[in-house]
Amino acid sequence: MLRLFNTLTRRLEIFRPITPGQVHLYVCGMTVYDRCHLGHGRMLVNFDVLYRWLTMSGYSVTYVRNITDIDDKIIDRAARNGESISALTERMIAFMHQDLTRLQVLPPTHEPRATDHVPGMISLIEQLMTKGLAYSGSNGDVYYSVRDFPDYGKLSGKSLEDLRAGERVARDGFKRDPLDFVLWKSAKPGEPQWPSPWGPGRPGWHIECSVMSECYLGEHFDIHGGGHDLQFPHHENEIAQSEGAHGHTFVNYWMHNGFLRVNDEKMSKSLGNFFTLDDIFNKYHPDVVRFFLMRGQYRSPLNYTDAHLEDARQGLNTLYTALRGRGVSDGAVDWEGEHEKAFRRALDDDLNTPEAVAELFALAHEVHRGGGDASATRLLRLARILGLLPQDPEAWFQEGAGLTVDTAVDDRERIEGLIAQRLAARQVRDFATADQIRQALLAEGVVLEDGAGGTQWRRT
RNA sequence: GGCGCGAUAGCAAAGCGGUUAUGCACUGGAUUGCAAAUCCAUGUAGGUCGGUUCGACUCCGGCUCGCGCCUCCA
Repeated sequence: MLRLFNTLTRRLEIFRPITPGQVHLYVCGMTVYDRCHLGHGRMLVNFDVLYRWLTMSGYSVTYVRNITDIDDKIIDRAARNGESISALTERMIAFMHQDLTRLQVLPPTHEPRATDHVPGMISLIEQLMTKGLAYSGSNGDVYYSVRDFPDYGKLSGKSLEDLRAGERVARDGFKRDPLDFVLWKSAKPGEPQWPSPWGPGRPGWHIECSVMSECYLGEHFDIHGGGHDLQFPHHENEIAQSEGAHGHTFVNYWMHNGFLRVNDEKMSKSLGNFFTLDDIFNKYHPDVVRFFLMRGQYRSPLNYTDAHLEDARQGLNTLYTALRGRGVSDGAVDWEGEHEKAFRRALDDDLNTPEAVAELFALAHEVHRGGGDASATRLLRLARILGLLPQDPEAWFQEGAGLTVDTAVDDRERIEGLIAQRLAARQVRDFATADQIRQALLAEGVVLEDGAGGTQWRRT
């Protein structure tokens, strides 16, 4: 029985879908003005684990992860780059898909783009106008009137008074309340624009998620997720829009993943600690990054350092080692097994991936203690539920063991040539020469392993 | 200022009111021509002060420290 922490109630709750056997899941995806960074990666991997686990648990899941391809930052960036908005967004979307593929993140059922849903947004804003929850300012922008939505603040646990006390909200002369937010922005010269009842313009930030979720999942659905920072104002505003317009509950379970930190500091461009996934993949294999992300519970802050990634790499190598030379097959999990039960219990407990991973290590241990191929197969099948251990183990170790290295073809031939030389030396018991070759290869990160079936090699 | 979260062994990170988490690193032994991998053995951790309890890392409260949101942000 799956339990999830619901941000709305701040409690662990038993998950009960609206329609038995079906889950409607929406996650706020990327605003595509730049490459994905590790924080995005964390969010995308976390909800990928949720998607996989729901599916594995027997639910038919409709997973929608949107792309926001129109907003201030996109317009600014395109202008600064001297390129069109669509050129920028198409490029970033292609990069994103590449990053996601490398991270073993499955594609969602639907990946709608905001610019394909502008008419729906206009329609929703009209409904809000009709209900007296929206108004147009004298500047042509349309605003949401937060004071007219009594539940405003229920997700973030804030009252309007608390929010006003922060005094961090810029006042402008067009809003009735400084906390009102923009639903529709009137067009400025040179900006993309769509016709609307309020004149040409473009949507505000939050409206696209209310509209796209409704389009694919309905007015009321099961789970809505995103990064912790989206709790307020983005998700709060989505609730105001959707529940304000429809007059009933929008989402049953809200899930938010914790932030990623870098060297114990918030990741930010000004601190210069901003890593794109691509940067990291130049050093570590994406599987290592995915494994690293799953060693922490998704709601906790996670600190990135090179040392932590190196730890993760070594741990992952332990798992891959257990698969080396084993006859394994992918396939259905036998959930009667002790480790399988513990694994399920862990994930059912608000996606406790660290505990699930511990079961992977337990099985790896079992492989070496007589469990052999059977235990290795069990390990592989559980790992693959999490999107782990997708590679052939021998290839994994020869291609860098989690480090990104140049693997030129002649490099392999050279290594195997040296191994042959060493074998010849060993056969005449010239161990001095044999050890010299071993040391020389070790110095460049290649370990030789003498076994019953001959000498194998791997990178460290 | 408002709201919220956290503090676990060298590092990372879980569960749990009384029994070994787990991983990485380290140490000793086995194994090996030497190694690697693996196996065996080895860690009296739970910020601090108090309370509840037969018993608390685990529940409650104070304190200290760290962090997040309140503005664009996954």
